[in-house]
Amino acid sequence: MELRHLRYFVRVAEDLNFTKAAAALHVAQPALSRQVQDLEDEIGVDLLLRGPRGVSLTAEGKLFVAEAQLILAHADAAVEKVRALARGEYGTLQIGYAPSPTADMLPPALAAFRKAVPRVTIHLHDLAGDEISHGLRSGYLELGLMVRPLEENAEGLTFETLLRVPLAVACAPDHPLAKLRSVKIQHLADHPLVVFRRSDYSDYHHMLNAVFAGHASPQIAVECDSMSSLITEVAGGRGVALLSRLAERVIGTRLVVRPLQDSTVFQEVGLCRAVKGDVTPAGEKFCDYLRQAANNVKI
Amino acid sequence: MELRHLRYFVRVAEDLNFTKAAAALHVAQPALSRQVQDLEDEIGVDLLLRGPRGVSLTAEGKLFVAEAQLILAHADAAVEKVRALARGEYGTLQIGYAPSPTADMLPPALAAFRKAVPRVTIHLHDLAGDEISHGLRSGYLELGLMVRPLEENAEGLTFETLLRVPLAVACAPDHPLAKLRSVKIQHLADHPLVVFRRSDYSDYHHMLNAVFAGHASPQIAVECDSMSSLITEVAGGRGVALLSRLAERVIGTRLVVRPLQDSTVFQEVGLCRAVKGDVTPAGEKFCDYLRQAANNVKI
DNA sequence: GCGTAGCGATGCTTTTCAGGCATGGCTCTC
DNA sequence: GAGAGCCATGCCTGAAAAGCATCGCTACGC
Repeated sequence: MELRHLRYFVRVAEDLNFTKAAAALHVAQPALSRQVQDLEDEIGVDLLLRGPRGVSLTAEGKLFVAEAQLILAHADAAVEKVRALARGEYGTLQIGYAPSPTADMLPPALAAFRKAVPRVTIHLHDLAGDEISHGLRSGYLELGLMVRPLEENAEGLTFETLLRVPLAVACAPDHPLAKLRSVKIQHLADHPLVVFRRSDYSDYHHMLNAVFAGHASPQIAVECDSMSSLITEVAGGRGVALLSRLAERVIGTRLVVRPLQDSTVFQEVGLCRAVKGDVTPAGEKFCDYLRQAANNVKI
Repeated sequence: MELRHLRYFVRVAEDLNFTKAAAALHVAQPALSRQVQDLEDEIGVDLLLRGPRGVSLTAEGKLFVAEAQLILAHADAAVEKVRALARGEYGTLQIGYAPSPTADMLPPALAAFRKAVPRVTIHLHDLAGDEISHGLRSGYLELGLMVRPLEENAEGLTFETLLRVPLAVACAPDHPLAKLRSVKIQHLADHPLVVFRRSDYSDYHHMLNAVFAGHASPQIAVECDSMSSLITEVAGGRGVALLSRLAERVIGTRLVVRPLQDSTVFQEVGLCRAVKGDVTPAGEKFCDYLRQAANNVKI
């Protein structure tokens, strides 16, 4: 049995007339007759009752038309799905992202992308930088939207910078630094720091080292495993935090954020992907939307 | 695209090796190669990545294998369903029945049938005799299990007797007739009768006329539209009822049932079907089970 | 009541294409 | 560098799908 048999039979069942069906199918009537006969022979069941004024369906025929139509529709849909997948208009994207540095570009990119290609489902995974690197390498994630990973963690990965964000300092509203318009690195050295945990955020510590190069080492008060813990600690007066200036958007009103005045260190936020491990067309398309959104972010 | 393409591609995708797949499919490897290429050309998407040590699936290929497997399974299932329908092992039976006269044979027949062919769904419709006749003629019902319809109502129908049931009289326990072991027609003429409604149960009235032929006309106290109303009226002392002796089984303890002594009239219970209007194999099979069950009914 | 139109089946021929065989090219392994 | 494993290509063959002409049947119309 081939799909041809189903196509032919369905058309005959719809027209209840071999001659008309043959014309519609662009085949000669005898060819159609024989194909339908072959189908009935193969199934071993009469599907049609031939009369001199056309044909009618047997009970088995009625059942089989319905099934055949479903099968044909399913086959068409399957082909369409695969083509849509190849065009980047269908499928599922597994994306790891760092919420804070991407808070300004991700929502508009997502909104525009979902509107343009609604049949692509995006699964966002809120992960620490090192977890994203690992997910990309293992193939579980297709794209990472994150702070540039360290050289030693970037084995097998490529990174494309979307934003270079200057740094800032966050402190509690009643903290002495809150009175300044901007903060110098020198000031920071005088206060305990609340930082991210080294084991999950090695790039953050790398940035920290770069900032304090040539100055006194920072005093680390506590290591946090998430932005919310960090905010809580800083708001509680445990110390101040060194963050990207974009973090201001996700902090809310509990902390005060002041630009870091004299650092040439930037936080690079961008797209990370595995060197091996295909990025699907849908993934590439999403990258376009992210680049677009990054261009519109005002720092 | 034909099912052959799907069968071939699925096998290659499972083996990830053209040579092995070709052997399993009993075709030469070049033939298989070309069919899969044709499939990819038609869809316009690469499904396989050819390497020198075998092949691997692209993302599109992975999606398409899954779809193709579903389509192939669906096609197999469709053929199997149609064959099962032709064997009487699949489908739906619309059956009209008169509950009281069939109460002894229908449940065992149903039980045995459902056990033997679980994929056939039986829809039972509790209807008056004339409604069953109409349903059979209109094609809505496939079989009727009922009292033999009158000649004038049996146009286009055939009837096969399964049971010939003698008649009986039902009355309230405190009714004078309840004291007798059996009732004569003569006695009945002295008491008002509770009967079924003429417009829906014309065969019942025909039977009534036959019983009273040569005797005084019956006094009809009230016409009921269902067995339960009839029981209620008789139990309430409105009159006595002429019923088949099998009705005793469905009456319960609210009425007393006495055989009708001197009547040669029987109630014929059996199978009714439309002269035109196919009875499906499943329907025929169910008829066999009913005949079997009727043989086991003790009157 | 017979001719005719409509419809599907059948016999035969043509054409298409799936399948087979031989072989070539590539790459990884030993 | 030889060989094995794997897939692609070229060419040929055969099966079967398609086309053409025709037949047989039935219902309908004049």
